[in-house]
Order: sequence, then structure tokens, then C-alpha cells
Amino acid sequence: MITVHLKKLRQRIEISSDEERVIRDSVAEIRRIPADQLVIRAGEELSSSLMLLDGWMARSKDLAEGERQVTQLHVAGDFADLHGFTLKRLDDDIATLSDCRVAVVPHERIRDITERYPRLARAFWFSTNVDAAIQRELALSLGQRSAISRMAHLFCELYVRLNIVERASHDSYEFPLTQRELSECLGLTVVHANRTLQELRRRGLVELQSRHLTIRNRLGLEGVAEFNPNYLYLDEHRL
Amino acid sequence: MITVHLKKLRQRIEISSDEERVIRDSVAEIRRIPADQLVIRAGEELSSSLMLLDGWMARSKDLAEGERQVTQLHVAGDFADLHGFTLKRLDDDIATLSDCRVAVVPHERIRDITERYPRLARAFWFSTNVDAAIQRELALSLGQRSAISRMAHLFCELYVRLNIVERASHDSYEFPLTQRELSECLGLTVVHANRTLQELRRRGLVELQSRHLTIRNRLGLEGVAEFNPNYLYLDEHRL
DNA sequence: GCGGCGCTGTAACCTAGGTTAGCCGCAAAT
DNA sequence: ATTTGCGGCTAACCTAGGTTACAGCGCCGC
Repeated sequence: MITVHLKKLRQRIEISSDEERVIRDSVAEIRRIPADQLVIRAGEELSSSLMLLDGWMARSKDLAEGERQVTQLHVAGDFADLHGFTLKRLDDDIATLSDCRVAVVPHERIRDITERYPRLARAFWFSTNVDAAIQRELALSLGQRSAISRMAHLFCELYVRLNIVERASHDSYEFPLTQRELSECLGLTVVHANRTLQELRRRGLVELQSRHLTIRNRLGLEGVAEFNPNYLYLDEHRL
Repeated sequence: MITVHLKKLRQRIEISSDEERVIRDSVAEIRRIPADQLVIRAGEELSSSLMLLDGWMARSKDLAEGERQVTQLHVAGDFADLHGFTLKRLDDDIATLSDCRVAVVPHERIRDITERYPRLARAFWFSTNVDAAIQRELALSLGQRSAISRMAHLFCELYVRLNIVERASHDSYEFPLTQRELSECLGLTVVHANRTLQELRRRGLVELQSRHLTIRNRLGLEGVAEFNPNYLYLDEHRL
């Protein structure tokens, strides 16, 4: 069931029952993918896109010496490689971080939908544009925020995004990343990611144990992060 | 004349004369904007987008203490805030870095075009997706590349992008940014940006004087940058 | 013609974060 | 029941890049 994705869409725009049916019918197949699998390699030719129904995925790019930068985290409700519809191949790898359930949507169906339902076409376009906005905020983090601010910012962002799809409650959520993976999101070494996490704990801002994150002081955390959710475009949109 | 933009589009896809006319007719007005003007402030409501015909623009985000990160540079042929069409407001500021000529395209015309010319709709969508790919490569730079590699990478990327629209020749192009602005693109301080530039000069890789950049050793520069233009999606696309 | 200011360039010093190395605890494999 | 390997954590040390401060220079306004 792709109800998560609709939930996320409905956060920003109205979806008629007709449009809902069209989206549901676009799914060719539901697949389960175990954790830590490389799902799409950069450069591969693509003919379908993946809507993430459950679990976490990461998009990342590597340098020659093996340094890896995660360019985007995806959670339930995200259309992980929708940009592949126009690009035909990706410039980053996509891998699962946890066991995942995905809906496979063939590109020809996306093409059909965009040609016949201009409003949905704009909704899809909008969604890749929000992904780009998230990447810009990441650039701001990587370029200008300190390690602690960067990590705090990531935790704030994920809280908001998971909340929309009802994967968070009581300022807390499942966080399946290892510290190595977390460090790759933040442009830090594992060692420093650990130090930074300790510091967030010491200040009473977050707890993280056995893959479960709890925000102990949300205002405090948002403060050190300079978090402002504007870039997530959560307000209602007239498309 | 929006010939530059068409030149850039034609690099990737075929444009029929009919489609060309539609694009030309979408322009409501041509404006000149002097250097160092804030053109669009993050959050403003938008009703048109700007196609850059000549000159350079930068999109940037600031932190409270004034640290600024440039999230994207735009040159002739770029549709600077096309993402504003679906987002309705931007999350970053747009400013001119040099005197600019821009074509103003009202959103209602973009909407018309996308509804009546699905191929052009995909071309516009494609173009915002390539912008996002450039931002991902920037994240890789900011997160993982050293200062010298980052700067080299930027110079390589700009060479390729300017070449497409015939703004570069003989491995050299006009580069109107001050060192402060350059440093804001790279997540460095001005002082270190200067040191890094000196090092690139010392190694005989680039020259930069009076706002003119010359690549002295392209292979060498691409080497230190680990530059691979895949992420610019310059190959022909079937949309 | 000169005063000021923005840009480039340097030097001296400092620190956030990287590097290397190793420990502990736990869970899966044998 | 023991080994092996991975993830979390820490300590000691190091360095890329940040900070502060200033000098030279060209250009613009008066």
C-alpha cells in the first residue's frame, strides 16, 4: 500500500480520489529489499522509479580514495529516484540502510500520468524540487555549520520529515544508521561524529541508543542547529 | 534574445521550431540588472522566473552570524529560479555577481507550456534536476574534497558549463567573482581561498587576474579535482 | 590630487576536526 | 564455548583550514 506516499503528498496539496486512483495504479510491483544493499548504481540506465514505503535509503557519492558523502536520506513516503525519470540515469548511488519496502513505478506510467494529469505532473516536479531544497540546506550545513550544529540540524530535519508520515512520536523516532553512516551524512570522520554525539548527549539535547533517537530538548536542539523548516515547504501549496 | 537558453537546451534535446517559438513567446520582458543586486529574497512570493541571458548570478543561504554559503552559480543560459515555479517562493536568495540581462517568464506562461507541451514540461523538469545534480556534486565537494580539490573542481565545472553556451574559449573564461565570493562558494574563508588559489597558480594549473580565468593545465586540474562531468548530463537525452 | 574603500596578498598564531590506535561489548558463526 | 567481526567509544597526537591583523594597490568620488 502506498498510503504513506499519499499522506506525504496530501500534506502539501489536495489529491482527488481520481488522482489517488491514478497514483495507486501506477505501481507495478511491491518489493522488499534487505538492509545494506546497493539498489541503484550511479550511471545505470533506469526505466522505473522507487517509492519508499517503509525503511530508510541513502543516496551517496564517493571519491577515489573511498571517502563517501551521503547526498540525501530517504524515509517512508519519499520517491527516492523520481529525478531518474527525466535524467534516465543517476549521478549518485542508492542503497538501503534498513530493510525496505518499495513500490516500483515504471517510467512509462509516470510519463502517462504527467501527460494526462498536469496537476500531478506539477506535484511530482514539486517533490524533486523539495529534495533539491533539502540538498541546498545540506550544502549550507557542510559549508558553514559546525559539527555539532550540523548533527543537531539533521536530527531536527528528520524529526519533521518523519512526523509527516507518522514515523515519529513524542520527540523520538527509529534511527537505523550506524555512526559511520551518520558521519558520512555530515562530512565528518566516525571518531568526530562520536565525539559530537557525546556532546549533544552531555548537553541533554538528544539520546541515541540501539538505533532509537529521542530528542530531549527540542528548542535547545533547534537552537544549536539554527533550524528553520521553511526549506521543507510544508505549507499548503496551490499547484 | 533568448538564444543562449535554446543553445543550452539543444545541447541535450531536440527543439522543434514550434517549441522554439513557444519558448520565445514565453518571455514577457527583458531586464537589465546591475552587479551586486539582491534580485530575489528567500521567502518572497514569486509569480515569474528569470532566464539568465548574460552575466552571472549566485544563489546563497546565510546563517545568523553572517556566514554565507553559495548554493549555486548561474551563468548565461540558466533558468535561475525555475524551481520557483512549483515552490512559489525560494529558500535561498538570488543576487547578481555581474551586470546581467534576464528574460522574465511569468509563471502562468510556464504553466500553459507545461500543460500543452509535455516534452517541454519534461525539459524544464530535467533542467531543475540537473541543477540538483550540481548541488549534489557540491555537497560531495564540501563534505569530502580538500580546499584545493574543491576549487579546482569548481573551475573545471564552470569551464564545461560556459563552453556549452560559448562563453569560454582556449581553456579560459571571464570569472567575475571576487575572492570573497569564491570563498563563499567553497565553504572556505577568504584568506584560505587566497592561499589555495596561490597554490593552484604555483602548480601551474590556473591563472586568474582581473576577473579572467585561464586553465593552464586542464588534465592536471581535472586530476586534482577528481572531475568527471557525468553529473552535468551533457549527453543527448530522449525526453 | 588625494582620501577612502574594496580587493588581493601575507604572516603569525590558533583550533576544530582528522588520524591512528586500541578497548569493550555483543551477536552471529562454528 | 569460543572465536570473529562489527559497532560504539576514547585517548594522544596532528594538520588543514580558521582568525586576526596589516600592507599594497587601483579606482572612484570629490
